[in-house]
Amino acid sequence: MSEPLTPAVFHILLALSDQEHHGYAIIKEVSEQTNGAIKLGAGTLYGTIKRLLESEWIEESDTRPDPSLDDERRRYYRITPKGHAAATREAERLEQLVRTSRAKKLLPKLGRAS
Amino acid sequence: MSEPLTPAVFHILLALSDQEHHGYAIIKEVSEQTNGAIKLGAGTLYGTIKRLLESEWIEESDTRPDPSLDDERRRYYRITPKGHAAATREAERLEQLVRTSRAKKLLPKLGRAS
DNA sequence: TGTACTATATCCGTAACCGATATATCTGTT
DNA sequence: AACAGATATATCGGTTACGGATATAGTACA
Repeated sequence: MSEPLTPAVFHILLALSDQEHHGYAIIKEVSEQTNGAIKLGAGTLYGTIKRLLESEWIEESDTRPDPSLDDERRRYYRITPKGHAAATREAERLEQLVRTSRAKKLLPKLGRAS
Repeated sequence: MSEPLTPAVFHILLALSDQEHHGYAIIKEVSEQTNGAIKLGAGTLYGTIKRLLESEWIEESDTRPDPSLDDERRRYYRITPKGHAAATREAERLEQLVRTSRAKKLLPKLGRAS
């Protein structure tokens, strides 16, 4: 797992950064978060999850939600401090890129807090 | 050439967005622009340039700089309107990602114009 | 003359992507 | 109860992208 992160890796970490999710929910969350622009394929998702587990950026979670809402097939994942740190570094890198894009006038100067 | 863009593609377009450059200069510009974090390999650079030419996002430029500063081996490239549009779309996508990162507290709220 | 750097180009092993496929469970409908 | 369709995980395989290694040669300077 090297940096810069691939879009798939970053989107998964971003989805997990504030709550636990199972795999399939990540696909939907990423799709919503990007207005349908990014659609993770199943191969990308489960392959990436496997690599993220190996590098200990995420871990499987034992806690199950309300059993009445549960589905036993689901496997829930949680981001680790290591993964959170990597996501933060990547977010900072993107922020720097956006700043450069503004300097080069690919993006307009920002007004009040966007 | 599909979207989202690979980091290599975006960095090259970004480097060319406000001035013409020859290949080797792009490697150095990207390295400086990212404080040495991104070092494009030669294979990545020239392979990506070839694809960018094919999709007409960049084109080779005939104009040569001051001959006293020139090096005849150099091949200069210029971004096309099509390439500029693609870079803008990508910059907007990154901006949206940064916004999401802020909402999820991976990045701090921004103060006055950063 | 030598040598370190600049510059382009290709090769090739590795990694990542992602659609297709397989399998199975869950949910809602008739 | 039966069925359909959505949900969920997992693997396979073709394709693309990455990037270090290598090759070749011009440039700058002592």
